Amino acid sequence: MNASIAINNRSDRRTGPFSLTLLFSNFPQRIIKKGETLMKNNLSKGYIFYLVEGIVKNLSYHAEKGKEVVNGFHTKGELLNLEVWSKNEAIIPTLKGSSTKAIIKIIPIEQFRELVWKNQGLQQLVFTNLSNKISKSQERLQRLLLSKSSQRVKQFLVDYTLEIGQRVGYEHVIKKPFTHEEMGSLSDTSRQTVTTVLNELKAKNLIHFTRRYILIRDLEQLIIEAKKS
DNA sequence: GCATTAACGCACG
DNA sequence: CGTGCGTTAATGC
Repeated sequence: MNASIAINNRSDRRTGPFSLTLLFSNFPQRIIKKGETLMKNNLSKGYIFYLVEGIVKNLSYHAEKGKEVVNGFHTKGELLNLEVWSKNEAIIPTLKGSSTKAIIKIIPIEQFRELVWKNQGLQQLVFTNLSNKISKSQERLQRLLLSKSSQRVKQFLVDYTLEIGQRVGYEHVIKKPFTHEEMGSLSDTSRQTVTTVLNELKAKNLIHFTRRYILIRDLEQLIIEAKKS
């Protein structure tokens, strides 16, 4: 989101101008398209990634079902693979491109550590990233324990809109959205439930959608709806 | 009731 | 023309 902007503002006062683009400019970057994997698991152990642009899916393999499930997604300004900071044999989720092209800086973990020691702005970014990830997973866990599935879908849709939706007048639009199946695993429910909940919301005229986009007509009302029991 | 899975038909992209 | 979606029936808690 605008984490990087917040960082810039804060570090401007104390340590002078801080630009991530500049800081990471000498590291190689990769462009990944929709569905493309960033790096093989055993390789990605050695790196931290910085998402310059686009959206990346975070997937892990569900052995019983024999398929990939979506754990979450990342947006512009996020640091990915931070797990490798503390674990050198972590089970690292696969990172795949989603919707549009994603631009990713590739930073070897040892060089990343050095940069963090020296650079206050980067420290801010790391802490912001970490605390965001922690609250996200806590919220998701709470939701799973306390809400019924239809609420979870609605709440997911709210978060999804706030994170990647674009404002269009009083409405919001999500272009090239996740499939119902993906939204299902993101809100811990089945694909069919997502379909029916979305169609309910469509009938209430709170949203409209096709396979290409989701239009949120009334975000305020959707937020209220997500809290109903 | 609330939710999940299987299954099938259908049509969007 | 494939896979993503809409629906319904069967099953479990």
